[in-house]
Amino acid sequence: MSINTNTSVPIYQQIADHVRGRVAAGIHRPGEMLPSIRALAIELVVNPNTVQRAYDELDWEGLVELRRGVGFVVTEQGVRVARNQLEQAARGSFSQGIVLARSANISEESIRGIFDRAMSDSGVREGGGT
Amino acid sequence: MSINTNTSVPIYQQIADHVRGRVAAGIHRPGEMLPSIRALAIELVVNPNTVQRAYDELDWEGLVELRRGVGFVVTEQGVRVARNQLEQAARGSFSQGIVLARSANISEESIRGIFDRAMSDSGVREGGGT
Amino acid sequence: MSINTNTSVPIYQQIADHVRGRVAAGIHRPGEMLPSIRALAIELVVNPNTVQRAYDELDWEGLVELRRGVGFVVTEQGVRVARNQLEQAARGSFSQGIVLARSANISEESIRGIFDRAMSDSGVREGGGT
Amino acid sequence: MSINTNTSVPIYQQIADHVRGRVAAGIHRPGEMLPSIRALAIELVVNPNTVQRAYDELDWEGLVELRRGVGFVVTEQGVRVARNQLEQAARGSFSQGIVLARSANISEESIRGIFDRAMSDSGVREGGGT
DNA sequence: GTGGTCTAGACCACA
DNA sequence: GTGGTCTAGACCACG
Repeated sequence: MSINTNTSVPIYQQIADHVRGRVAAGIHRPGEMLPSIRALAIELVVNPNTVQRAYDELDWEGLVELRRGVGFVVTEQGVRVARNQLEQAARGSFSQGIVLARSANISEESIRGIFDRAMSDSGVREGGGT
Repeated sequence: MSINTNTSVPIYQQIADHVRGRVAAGIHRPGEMLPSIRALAIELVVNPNTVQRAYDELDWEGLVELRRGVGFVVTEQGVRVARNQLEQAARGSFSQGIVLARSANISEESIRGIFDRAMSDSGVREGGGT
Repeated sequence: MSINTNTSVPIYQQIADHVRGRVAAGIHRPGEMLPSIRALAIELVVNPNTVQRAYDELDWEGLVELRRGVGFVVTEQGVRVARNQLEQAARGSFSQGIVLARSANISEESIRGIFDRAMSDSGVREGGGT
Repeated sequence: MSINTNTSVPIYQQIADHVRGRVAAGIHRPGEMLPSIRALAIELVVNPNTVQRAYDELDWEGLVELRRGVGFVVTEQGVRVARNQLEQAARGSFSQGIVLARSANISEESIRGIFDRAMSDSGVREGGGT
């Protein structure tokens, strides 16, 4: 994972979203421990406080829980919670985009066209190159 | 129009987006003047500085221009600019939502389903457009 | 208000509890603004970050909300929320004490005696002195 | 007994409180030996260091004493000490709850009501005691 | 080893 | 003026 410091999205949010994605995708399973705050802070080259804030958020949401002397572990409900949150977030972004487009009187067809282009663009993965 | 002070979207951006929409939709036509800063500030119950910042942004984008002794008037290119801006913004929102959904390993089909629901929920207002 | 740095209760918790009490008691009414983070930090001689964390907690709980450019204001539901929280917290403390006492096989009457003494002691207010 | 790893109460304290209760209730009598550190650690599925810390605390309090080659045995004064400790702890919890309730301007009557509910909810186990 | 709290101080966005 | 974020670094409690 890599942090983007040129966006307005706070770093702790990027981290939280990243973990949500990994939990929702089954990379971190219930009962498993997340990377320790310090380890992740070193890996991402950010301050431990920043990682902690991200983990705190996931804790409040019930996605993970703190096990004393161990660390943060994914809860049973974590996968469901993560999936829901990401779906809701995605839906919120879509709605926001639709409102913007509609305010310009862009037709439904054109809106779908914009969405389709976004879909195919995001589907591109790097394939190598020089 | 109404301002939402409880969202994370800055007020000045809400105003700017609103004006972009009206220009793109042909409510404000090239050569026509926008509501004066003071008038709009009073109507929206916001600080004039905030309206100023919104208008400044539209000015930088070339959507409107300041005509001395008159006020901000829509430029010739304004409609096109407004449309572009909103389309790009919509596209950005879509991309952001897609990234979130993909991070959770949500299938393309499901993503389209989420989008479709957002489309129908937002409701159709007028026909026309592109 | 005064901060007690000799307890295990975090400073931000003390601050949050203090505000909860003031809201529940009607000192801060719905729609009214809390002391600004910086002002309170200076008054209590703590770091602004610490006050912010307290306010954040109250925000998550729905007791206050952030109004852009203004500050944190008490919500409509704030009074009810604060009262509920404090009542629940009090009840939790009572339950904890009861469990401890019962584990020692202390009779119900004796437990009530302990409680009564705590009640009368807490009722004492300073009355002057040299 | 069962350890709760999700509470803010340290495990070593849960263990110490448990032993205090058993001594105060006469389950462990003066001169009798406590379960060995290793045995209790295995039974509770915790680190032996944690049990050690609990026993140390009881030792400092004079509730038990380490007899070389034997283990921790309850002292003569142990019952009295245990009872005192638990009573003080209970009293502390009560005071804390009362402070919280008073800060919300909850009437003395209501506070007693909250306490009564906590009492009845906690249920009566055995008779006897003081 | 794990996380929790706090400080000092900086920089930014918004109204 | 308001709050939001982040860093560097310290100290503590727990297991």
